[in-house]
Amino acid sequence: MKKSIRELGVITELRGFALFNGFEDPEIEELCNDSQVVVTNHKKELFKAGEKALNFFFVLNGAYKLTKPAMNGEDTIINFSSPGDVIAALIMPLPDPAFPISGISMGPSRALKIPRYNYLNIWNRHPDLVSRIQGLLSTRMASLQQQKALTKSPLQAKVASLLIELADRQPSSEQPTIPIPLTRKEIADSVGASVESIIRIMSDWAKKGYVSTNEKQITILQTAKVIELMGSEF
Amino acid sequence: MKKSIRELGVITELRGFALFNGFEDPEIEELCNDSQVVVTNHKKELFKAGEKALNFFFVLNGAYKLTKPAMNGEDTIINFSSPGDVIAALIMPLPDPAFPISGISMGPSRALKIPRYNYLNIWNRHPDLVSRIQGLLSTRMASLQQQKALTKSPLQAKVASLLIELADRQPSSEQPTIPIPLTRKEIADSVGASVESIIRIMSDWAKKGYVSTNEKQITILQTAKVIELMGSEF
DNA sequence: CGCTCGGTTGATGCACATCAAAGGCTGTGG
DNA sequence: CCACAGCCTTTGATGTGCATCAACCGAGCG
Repeated sequence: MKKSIRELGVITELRGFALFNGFEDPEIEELCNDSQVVVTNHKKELFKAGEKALNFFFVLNGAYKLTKPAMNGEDTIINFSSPGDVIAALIMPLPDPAFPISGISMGPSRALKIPRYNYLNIWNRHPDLVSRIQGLLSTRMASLQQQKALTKSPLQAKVASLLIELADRQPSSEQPTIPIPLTRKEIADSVGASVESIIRIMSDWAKKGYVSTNEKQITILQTAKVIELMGSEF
Repeated sequence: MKKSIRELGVITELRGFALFNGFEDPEIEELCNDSQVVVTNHKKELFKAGEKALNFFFVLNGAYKLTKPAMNGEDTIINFSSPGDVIAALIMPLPDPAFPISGISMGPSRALKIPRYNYLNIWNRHPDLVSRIQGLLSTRMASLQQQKALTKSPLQAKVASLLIELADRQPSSEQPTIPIPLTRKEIADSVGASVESIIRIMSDWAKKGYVSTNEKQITILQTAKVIELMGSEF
């Protein structure tokens, strides 16, 4: 567990992400000083809302859901983080920051846990890096705003919007596929609905051939139809 | 209209905002090169969703609502900007950016319109400035996340949360007051509800003495009660 | 083998939206 | 100066999308 980042070949791995494009190995190594790779199993908590934020994270592999606890014990899912995402960077500059949300693994995942002072002393000094992180933030912000704009839309529109957004990140081949194992309950927690309602919608769409939901993977079969359900937004 | 910023005494005005704390007049003048003060009347559009974003804005005075057009012609209010806020800074670094939302004046207001290249060439070079802007962003992000976490809560909770948030920014004396002229319709558009529902809630609260709504000003009389209505969140 | 977890389906109820109608207030033009 | 239009507010009557409750099934798993 306490092997150095370099030994593990993580540097090479990092070089493959857009965030570190153009950086040399020694630079990357400096950025990740004192960092460690954390491996988490399904449903394991990476960090917890309310804790002091002494680190931030870079997702290497798998996926994490970021949740906020609500009144009745139910959690709301704020966001899904995929490989290449930076988590909690925005709050690093605050004095004595605390995580506003929890991060929970979806399936086996790996993340790089980086000390806060690295951000303050090293990351912050690289204008390129700061600028790229702002780009990620911009995307996240746009997504939240888009969701807020859909509050008055019927539930179908919200689900459609979510599926399109998640699938978009991985514009692989023809059939857009969602690269994370997503249960109905997680969709429900994300759009603010009940499991049963989501099931009714998804079953309906599957019957109509809009989507297909093999074991742990959701595939969008008729993108045009799904986009139409969003209410010609986007 | 084409008077220089300096002549108008804007520099002095800017020095009063936390964002420019510690900056000298010549520096501020450089930051605001080629900028102009825009004065807008009630309901006038400062910028429009979809337009190319050749500038960003700094709110001097009054208030702006940031809205996103929705399907039926109805607009959703994403955010309220008060004096000291920076608008659209986040999208400046993007290649060929466009405004994702519209900015509309609430009552007579003034904003400083600053060219995009100022941000790219000058603002971006001041680590302090970038860091403070990230602080503003962090607040906005937290607000959006908070709202998302409330989707499953009853309407009352959403309205309460909105009032508390808006009042918090101006922690003047004892009675928290909302410093912007806010109609029921605007509250409705912000929390994603109908005007009628908002009216019923506000009338009820006024009757119970939780809030008072003199002409164009909303005052929270019993903060504790209102916070309680949020469902012990926050 | 019993357990938990994800999925599914139908019946019932409620919190809101929607519709309808009306009064006050402001500005605007004849 | 009055009439008219537009905006904001209010109240009541009616409708509905979705939550909630309850029950059941299949699959993985210790």
